[in-house]
Amino acid sequence: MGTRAKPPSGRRPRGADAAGREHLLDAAIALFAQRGIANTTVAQIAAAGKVTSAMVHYWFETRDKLLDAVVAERLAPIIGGVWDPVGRESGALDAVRGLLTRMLDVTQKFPYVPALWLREIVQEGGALRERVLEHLPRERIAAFRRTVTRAQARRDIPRDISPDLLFFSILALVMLPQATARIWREVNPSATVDRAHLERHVTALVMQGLASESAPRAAKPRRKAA
Amino acid sequence: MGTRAKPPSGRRPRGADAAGREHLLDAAIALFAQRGIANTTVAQIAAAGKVTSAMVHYWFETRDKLLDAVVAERLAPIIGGVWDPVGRESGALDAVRGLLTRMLDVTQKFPYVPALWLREIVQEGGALRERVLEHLPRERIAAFRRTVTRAQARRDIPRDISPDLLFFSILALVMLPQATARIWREVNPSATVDRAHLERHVTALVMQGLASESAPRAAKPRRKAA
Amino acid sequence: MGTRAKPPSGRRPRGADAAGREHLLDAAIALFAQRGIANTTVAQIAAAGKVTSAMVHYWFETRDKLLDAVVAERLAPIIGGVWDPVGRESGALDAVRGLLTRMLDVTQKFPYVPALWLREIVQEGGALRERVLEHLPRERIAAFRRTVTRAQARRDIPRDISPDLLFFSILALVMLPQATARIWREVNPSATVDRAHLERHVTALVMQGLASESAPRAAKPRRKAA
Amino acid sequence: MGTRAKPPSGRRPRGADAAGREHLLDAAIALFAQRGIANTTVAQIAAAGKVTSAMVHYWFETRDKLLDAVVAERLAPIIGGVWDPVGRESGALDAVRGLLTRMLDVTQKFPYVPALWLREIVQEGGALRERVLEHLPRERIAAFRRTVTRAQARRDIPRDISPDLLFFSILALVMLPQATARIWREVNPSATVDRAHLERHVTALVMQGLASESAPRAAKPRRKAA
DNA sequence: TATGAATGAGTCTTCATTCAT
DNA sequence: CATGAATGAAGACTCATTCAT
Repeated sequence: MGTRAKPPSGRRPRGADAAGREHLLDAAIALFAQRGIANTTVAQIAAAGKVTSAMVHYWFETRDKLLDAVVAERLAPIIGGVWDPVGRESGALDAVRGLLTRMLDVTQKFPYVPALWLREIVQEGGALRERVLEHLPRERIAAFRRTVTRAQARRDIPRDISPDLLFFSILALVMLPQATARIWREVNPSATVDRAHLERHVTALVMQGLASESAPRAAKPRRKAA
Repeated sequence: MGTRAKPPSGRRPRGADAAGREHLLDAAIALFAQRGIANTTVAQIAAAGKVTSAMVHYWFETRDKLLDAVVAERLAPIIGGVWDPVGRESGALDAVRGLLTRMLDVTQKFPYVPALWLREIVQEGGALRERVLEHLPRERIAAFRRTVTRAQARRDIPRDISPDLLFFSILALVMLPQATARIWREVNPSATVDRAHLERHVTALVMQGLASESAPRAAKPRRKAA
Repeated sequence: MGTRAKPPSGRRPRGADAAGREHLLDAAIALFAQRGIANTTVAQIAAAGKVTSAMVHYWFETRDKLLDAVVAERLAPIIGGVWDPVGRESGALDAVRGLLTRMLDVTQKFPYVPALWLREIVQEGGALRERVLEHLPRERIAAFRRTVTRAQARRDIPRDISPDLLFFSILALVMLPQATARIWREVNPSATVDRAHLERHVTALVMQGLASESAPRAAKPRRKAA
Repeated sequence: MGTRAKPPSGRRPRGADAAGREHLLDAAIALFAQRGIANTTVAQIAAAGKVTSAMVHYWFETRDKLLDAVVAERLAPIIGGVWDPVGRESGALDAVRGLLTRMLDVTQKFPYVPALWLREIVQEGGALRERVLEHLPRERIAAFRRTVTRAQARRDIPRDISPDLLFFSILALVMLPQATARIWREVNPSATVDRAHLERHVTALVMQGLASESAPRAAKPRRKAA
């Protein structure tokens, strides 16, 4: 039932009767991805969830705590899903390919992720930034960086590639086209950003881009010669 | 008062000799890039420009027309600078490298560009989107696409690369790390996103990524073999 | 926030059972009649209704839609009440006398009518003008004009009387003294503009004024006899 | 030149060089009559006079003092012109006819008078009300009332006519149709409110309306013969 | 005289939040 | 759980007014 105590304590109901809560969370996330958080009012969320805005406050107490819930209950698990396996992948290229695949999986399963990521997490002043930072698996990220660095030392990966930037580059290549599909189509109506197309393109660019120069036949020498 | 109609003619201040105007425009753009447009009040812009919010309305009449001015007077020239030379570059790789360089130049010279681009142009519902779309050199963009497609036909570029996505990938690789430098540093304090570092990384990734498999020594075969 | 779009659907409160709404409408009309619409702020209306100005927007959404409501829910019925019987009155003098009586009735029952009429409907730029014009029973008005014209043809009414102006003259004689009672009293403190006094004066002026010069026995004697 | 002293003293310039002042006064009055005082901004007046709003303040110091000037320099003389001769007219009917004629003269010569009178003087809360009250020739008005009362005692005028209301009735019949000509035409496009038409109608209504029941033969025929 | 730049106060409007029912 | 009514705190925009030049 949820005790109806005054604000600061837990008036939030728990348990299985909280179906409306999940529903509202979905509605909120969809709107946040679509219109941006600052641009979405509680009333809009309520309307999208077919309730009154008073109900949104009943379930989440505060617009701010609703954002907490979005991160804790939706984004954190997704982030975990992407990074958790990183420790178990040995080779750098395998790790890269794994991240790539899982990111594409995630964005396919939760289409709101790219927009939300771009809008509210990654950018300065993004409304979810602080909240998400706490959930980032910094150790896993550092591990990935170390893996890349080691591969570079072995000349498996070109030395101009920055281990610091690599993950972000992958993120950018996967997320940005999806977060911006609409404008994309407006500029070039024939373009499609379906998963297959995107995966093929990004994989080609990244995996080829990481192909070592020292490996028997590398592209770099040609570029140098030019 | 309320139903008061607008003054018939315009009390709008004249041309470009107005110093305060430019000053306010700068202040506004900086805030827009930092906090997002929806999240920036006229009063904040005014404060940043050391005037009252009434002055912002004096110079720009409307928050909306201020956005017009941002696009027309700041962004449009920048976009032109990036795309204008595209017609004169013959080879696909030259065109790519040219775009890359000019984008890096622009973001170095106008540090607000990456954040603004990401936040307000490229995303759905971005406040400058419609306005910027009118200034996009669609013909140049299409020409670039055709150049890539031709290069692909000649096997100068791997066929998995999508000519539709390529420009956006470059944009993503250049812009996103810069737009998100802060979070970047928070996750990995040792990382730097200075121009040299970024240029080296992105150039390596892209130019190597575009190195043809058919070209005498291509990485692809090796990767396929692996 | 600023560029925030309106909530997609309506949070507008439902039907006519709303008590506060009627209350506010009364408060608004009283102020409009007293101070003029352009000179009445939403906050003043709210204060008169013992609520905050946010509540005025809750009930009416917009200052403008509040004006719509004033016309649709208050003035339109009154106008109907004055004009509806016109079709059923045969003689011109009967019609005139009927209008006169009903106007006096209406202004007695709704004391705000004269001021509102004068201020906001009849004058150029009056805030309710356009809105009220749509509710005017033009056909009834034209019918009245035709009735007068026919009576003139029969010499029942002096030919110098303008059928076009007659209704407006009646309106002026009834409304203006009531709309301006206060200044009236200031100039001549002994003057009263109570209904009996006004009715006697206006009836005398108009009915005698319309008494035909050609008609052997003017209406006056008859009225005297009564 | 006009000394440029601080506000409360006389910074207002005088003399023949003050051409712009008169010009502005005209522009202001025209706007006031057209749009209402509360609805007219200083900037609009300035624009209508082809100057900046700072100039309006230069000439009039304050919006409020501009209203003072409108009354003192434009309306007061007009009021005088209408009432001054009243003392010299002996008979009540002569006095009525005189007022009627002079009012029509005045409204013809200064077309802004009817609207301004209705809007800003006669109505409660009218912006010029207090100011004009000070200029009203109360003694003349009282004298007119006494004349009518005496005529009534002599049975020259019907006893149902109210001496208190008569002047206001005349005012209403002359002013209101002219102040509201526009709406008038909208309701009945064939109606004209030119002076001849109006004068004929109002004179007929009033002079016939005042024709005594006791007087064997109404005034009308006599007037026609004259 | 004349004006461009500047401002403080006020107006409409929106919104998160509360609360009695 | 659920809602209608209510509010205080902003936010965009307007306007009379001032002042240095």
